[in-house]
Parts: sequence; C-alpha cells; structure tokens
Amino acid sequence: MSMNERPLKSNEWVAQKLHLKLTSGELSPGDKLPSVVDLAAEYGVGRSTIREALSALKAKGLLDIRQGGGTYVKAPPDEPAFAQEAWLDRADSLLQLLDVRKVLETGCAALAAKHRSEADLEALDATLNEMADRLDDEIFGEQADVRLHEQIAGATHNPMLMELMKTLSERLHESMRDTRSLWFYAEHRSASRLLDEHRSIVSAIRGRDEALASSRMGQHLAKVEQVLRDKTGIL
Amino acid sequence: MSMNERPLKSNEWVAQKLHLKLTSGELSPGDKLPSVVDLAAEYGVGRSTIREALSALKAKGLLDIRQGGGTYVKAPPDEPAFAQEAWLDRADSLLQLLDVRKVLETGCAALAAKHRSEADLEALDATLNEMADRLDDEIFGEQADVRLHEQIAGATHNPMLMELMKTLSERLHESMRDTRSLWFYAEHRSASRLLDEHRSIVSAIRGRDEALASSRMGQHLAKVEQVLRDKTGIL
DNA sequence: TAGATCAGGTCGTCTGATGACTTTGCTTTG
DNA sequence: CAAAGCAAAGTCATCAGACGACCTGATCTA
Repeated sequence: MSMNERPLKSNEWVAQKLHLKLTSGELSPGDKLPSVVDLAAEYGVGRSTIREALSALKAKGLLDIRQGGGTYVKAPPDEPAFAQEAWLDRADSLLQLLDVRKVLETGCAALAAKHRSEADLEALDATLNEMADRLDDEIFGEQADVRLHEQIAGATHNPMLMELMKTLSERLHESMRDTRSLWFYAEHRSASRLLDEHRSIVSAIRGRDEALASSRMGQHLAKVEQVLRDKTGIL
Repeated sequence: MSMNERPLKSNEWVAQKLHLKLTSGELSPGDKLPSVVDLAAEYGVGRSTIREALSALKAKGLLDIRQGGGTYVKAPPDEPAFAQEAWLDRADSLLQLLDVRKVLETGCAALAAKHRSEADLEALDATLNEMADRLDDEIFGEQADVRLHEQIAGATHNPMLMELMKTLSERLHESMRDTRSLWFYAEHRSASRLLDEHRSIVSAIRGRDEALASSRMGQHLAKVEQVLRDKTGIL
C-alpha cells in the first residue's frame, strides 16, 4: 500500500531515470527518444513534467530537442570522464586511494551484513566456490576477487556506495596496472589464504555481524596492502 | 555572415535573460526571484515556459527551487558547470544518504585518529570550546557542528575524503533543509549532550585510537539519526 | 507562554487547446 | 518514370485554468 514515499519531485525523478538511460548506454548518441506524449504515458506523469525533465537534460547538454522533429540524444560533451568524477582527481597518492578504499569497503561490509538478502548470500557463495575450484587460475582469481568485492557492495543495496566502489575500483586497478597484475595470485599459498579471508568476511555478513564484517574486511585490506608494500616498491 | 537569427524559443530566451541577471550580479546568491506567476507576467509568457527556463537553470546548479517557499539564487559552483558529482544522484532515499554518511564519517574518524597533526587537534579544540561557550545559540551551534565534522575530515589529510564529505554534507543539508533546521539545538540539554559526544570523539582522535574514534562516531551518528526519526516524520 | 489552527503565497502537476515546424507518403505533372 | 508539389500525421512549443502540496507567519486557544 505504501506505494509513494518519493522524496523526489516527479520531474527530477524522470530526469534521473532518463539520465541513467543515457549514461548506462541504454540510449546511445543519435537515438531518438519517444515523443513527449509517449514518455508521459510511460512514466505516468503529465506532459509538463516530461518537458521540465527534458529541459533540464537539454540544459546539461545531453539532449537535442527539435521542434516538430523529436528529441535526440546528443553526443556526450567530449570530456565527461574527466569532470564527472571530480573527487577522484583529488588523489595525491596511491596511499590515499587505498585509505579511501579501506573506508568504503569496511563500511560496505558492515552495511552488507545489515542489509544482505538471501540472494546476495547465494551470489557470494557462488563466487567463493568458483574461487575455490580454480585456485591456480591466476587471471580468473583476480576477476573473481573484483567480482566478490562488487557483490559485497551490491549487498548493501545502496546505489551510491555501489557507484562509489565501482569508480574507485576502476581507478585503483588503473593506478596499479603496471605493477599489480598477477603477482598476487602467483602462489597457491597466497590464493588459498585469500580465499580463507574472503570466506570469513562473507561468513560475518551471513551472520549479520556488522562489526565483525567490518573489522575482517579491514584486516583483509591491511594484509593486501602489506603484500603490496613488500612485493612491490610502489608504496 | 552568421545567419544565427533563428528565433529563440521563448523558454530559452527567458533562461538567457535570467542567466544574464545571475552572472551580471544583478541578482546575488541568496536573492529571491519573483514568483512564477510574476515572472510570467513580467516576460509576457505562460507559466509553463517560465518553469521550463527555471528547470534548466536549476539543472545547471544556478537556482534553488523550494516548493511553497520560492526560488532562490544559489551560490555559483566553484568548479563550473561540469563538476557534477554523478554518484550523488544515485540516492533513492534520505536513508541511503545517511548510510553513506555513516560509512564516510566513521572512516574519517578512524583515519583522523591515525593521521591527525597537533594543528588539527588545536583546531578541533577551538571549535569545541566555541560550542561550549555558546551552548544556547542554536544557529551558531549548527554551523559549529558542520565545521567540526569538516575539521575531522580535514584531519585525515586525504583530499578525496574531504571532497566526498563536503559534497555529501551539502546534499544532506539540502535534503533536510526543510525539516532539519533548529529542532536539534532547540534544547539546552540536547546541545549539551551533543557537545559531550563530540568531545569524546575528538578525545579518541587525540589518543590515536582508530577503533574507538570510529565507533564513537558511529554511535553519535546513530543517535542523531534516532532523533531525526523521532522528531520528524521524514524517515 | 506554548501549541494548534488558519489563511495567503508559491511551487508542482495535470489537462485540453492551439500554433508551429518536420517528416513522410501520396499525388500530380512533365 | 522521376521530380515537384502537397496534404496529413507526428511532434515540439506555449498558454491558461484548476488543484494539490508545502511553507510562512499571524491568530486563536488552552
């Protein structure tokens, strides 16, 4: 029954929805949007509301509205990547990047313990099992690692944290591209130990123990950082 | 020659006119614009046209439109139009916003405990003393509160965290602009209790006790959230 | 005095009507 | 047959009236 507890005004809501379709690639530059009337029907709002949303997106340079012709997706203003994530550019060093990661990941672990659903647990288990099955596959191991941390962020069911983690993770991997790669999974022993740590984190999330999940994640990241320190000169 | 004489659409024309008044200083940050009805009369167009123009300017971050309250000129964004923080728009609800805040602030508290300098401590103490001296000044109390949390973020010496906190904090206050205001400092008792909590957090930071600083910050925010829940219906 | 109530101002949205412009497909014409 | 002409449909642009939601400040009441 409690269907509408929307903190956002309808026009903002529509604008966000459309903005998502633009950035997520569901709509590509050059594509034509449905007519105002159709959009109004689709989102269950009036035409004025749609027009306000479109005007806002147009003001941001995302849309091209042609009278009588329709509404089209404009080519992104060239440098979206740079300006978009301004906060990331504040990083003076990899060390700071890792600190932010620690903050976000421990927080995610705690929130995941609080909000995780059964489906989240299943997904986490599946990833853990895959990791166990292919302990010696270095490339796969790293991908699964990334995926596991993504899933933990996903288990918070908080879109902002997921976005933040995703962006940070990309930047982190980019920063370490040269040095990181596979050293981490080079030994069976390391991979095995990592798996144990991951399991214990997931276990805490399963048990809904926020503090434990957070601290285990913290310790895990500290160890990763330590290895990074020992095996490479980048810190 | 440039045949750029295509007649501007009314809404664009109005948006340009208003934009000029903003950038030319004829309207300064904080100023209140005429009502939609008045603007419509002034420019000889319909209300929808005015609203589309306002929506566009709002999308560019130039205006603050408050339902029932009027339209106000926003402080010009430091980083011009393009420094939009995409991650913030992912928020579906105030609850999620508060969760992110908890993650960031507890993390900041821990990192502040690790990295704080003597100068940071002095600044924190100064703010605490001011809060103590003016326990009954509600407006000042709130400003000092914001400042204290900013200083804690600053004590991490991590520009990314400072940026994230600043952006989040602005958004949070905007979201709660309506309901928050001064209820929190309305009673001497509340202000006094808050001061104690803040002192204990700073104390943990001084002692370089990361875990303690983090948990105290967490408890502090939980209490704030509880008050928010009790005193207002917005959660 | 503190809280409840009320009224006026203002934003938020829907809707029907009308005009302007673009696209498209069909028809006319050389 | 092909090109020009034309009419209809599709779509954006704008207006005006009506209502609801929300904020503020003044008034009333316990």
